[in-house]
Amino acid sequence: MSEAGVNRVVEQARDALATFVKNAPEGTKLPPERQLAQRLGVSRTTLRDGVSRLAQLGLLEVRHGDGTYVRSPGASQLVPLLRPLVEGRHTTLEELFELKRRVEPAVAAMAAGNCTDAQATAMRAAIQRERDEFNGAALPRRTSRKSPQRRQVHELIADAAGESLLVALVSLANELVAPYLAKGLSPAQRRLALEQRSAVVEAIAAGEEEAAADAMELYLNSLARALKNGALHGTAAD
Amino acid sequence: MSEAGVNRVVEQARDALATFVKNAPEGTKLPPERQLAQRLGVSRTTLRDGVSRLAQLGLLEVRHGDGTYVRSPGASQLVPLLRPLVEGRHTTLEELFELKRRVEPAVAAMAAGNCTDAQATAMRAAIQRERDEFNGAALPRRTSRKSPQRRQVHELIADAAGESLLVALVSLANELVAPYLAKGLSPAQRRLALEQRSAVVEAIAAGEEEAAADAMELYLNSLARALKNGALHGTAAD
DNA sequence: ATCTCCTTATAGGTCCGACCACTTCTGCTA
DNA sequence: TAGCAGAAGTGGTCGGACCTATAAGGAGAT
Repeated sequence: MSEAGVNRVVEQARDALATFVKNAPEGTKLPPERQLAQRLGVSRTTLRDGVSRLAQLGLLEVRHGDGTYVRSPGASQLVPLLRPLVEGRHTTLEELFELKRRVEPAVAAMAAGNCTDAQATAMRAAIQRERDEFNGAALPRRTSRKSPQRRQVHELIADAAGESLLVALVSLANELVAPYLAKGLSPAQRRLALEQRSAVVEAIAAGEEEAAADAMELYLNSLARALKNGALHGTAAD
Repeated sequence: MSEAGVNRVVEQARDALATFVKNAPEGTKLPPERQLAQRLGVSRTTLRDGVSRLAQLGLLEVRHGDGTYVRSPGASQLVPLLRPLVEGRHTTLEELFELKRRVEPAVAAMAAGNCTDAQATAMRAAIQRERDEFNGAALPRRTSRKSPQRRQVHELIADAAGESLLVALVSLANELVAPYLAKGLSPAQRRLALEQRSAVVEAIAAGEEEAAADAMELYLNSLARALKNGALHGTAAD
């Protein structure tokens, strides 16, 4: 009566499952729910509740008609999990941008250290595409929805930086901040931002870690200045 | 057959619930599960699954025997939610410490800006306690487990900094890194770290934001140097 | 012999109704 | 009036039924 809800059967099942998952290699197939429930001494309903929680964390993948498998998701797959946690939680745009400002230079340096030639080419192409769009206004988009989903520059940078908690955090911040960045910037500011991001890409493509971090910091600082004057306030909630 | 599992009934229920939760003020009590299930056209089992997911995100609080309430958790309550997400995900100690290095100076500045006199006193007391323990080795702990749970210095700093995504991230990193910091430091290094943290506390207590950030950065840099030489490698997994 | 299609076993997904456990409120009792 | 038992209502657990999706295996056609 004094302790918290530690006695709940589902907690017990969840913990037992979590232990099993931690000690099992990637791809391991769990026993069927009915059998596993009996082994743990709980009903299938309760077991399914526990499984659902671990599945929501990405530690289990449940495949209807097939089975349940142990997963060890990388940091990048953490973004969709973090997103609902941060959304609608009184998180201001300023906080998200401050996170960007603090962490993204490090991500740029990591990208510079790992960038392959193909990735460098893709990033340069993405920047050039943005520049074209900025100049030519609205050029006809032949991308009839089956093109490989035009990846943004910051996504390419994240790819080059590799699997990392820092990269995941920056990606999350970028996703949440992006809709607010589009509006609220004057054409001149967008022009400047474009060139500064181009400098970032060049430094990354050249493999110069310090230069990449510095260029990113420069870009973020000027962007922060533009946003501060633009009175761009609000929360990241939808 | 092409789309993902969007047709699953529980998804539908979860979305309906999520919509309701977003548009409901804090503290709102949900209708009983049986009634709500009927209203949404799903079984109670399925409804409970959806509720469980939102509860895991902290958006709902389920109280056995009472009811289910809408919650709008602050950023600080995000730590226990993030923890299982980051644990056991190939997250290296270096990444966590890099996160600290990047973000914690900002947190120190925020703390300096908001610190009350009571909080300053508590922080100074905590530092002094650490200093006493460091000098006097193991002094008798009269804290017979009912003392107010000796809060660590970084916890007090987080309190002073207030509710923020950045603070939550740093708190999480601190929790995960802490067990590795205790061991692996020589007495001389611990001595230096203690004094540098003391300087951080003084700056925060004095309300000097820049000085607090600088002092924290200094502390983290020297700590990083000590760890790099100490060959302190490994993952944050348990 | 190999490929295709269909059957079938088996897995997870949903539903139902019952009962258990906890909280709250109510009204009785001392 | 203070305290306590009971009733009502809520979430928690259970077992079993049925639906749906996947994969494996076998019959048939090529």
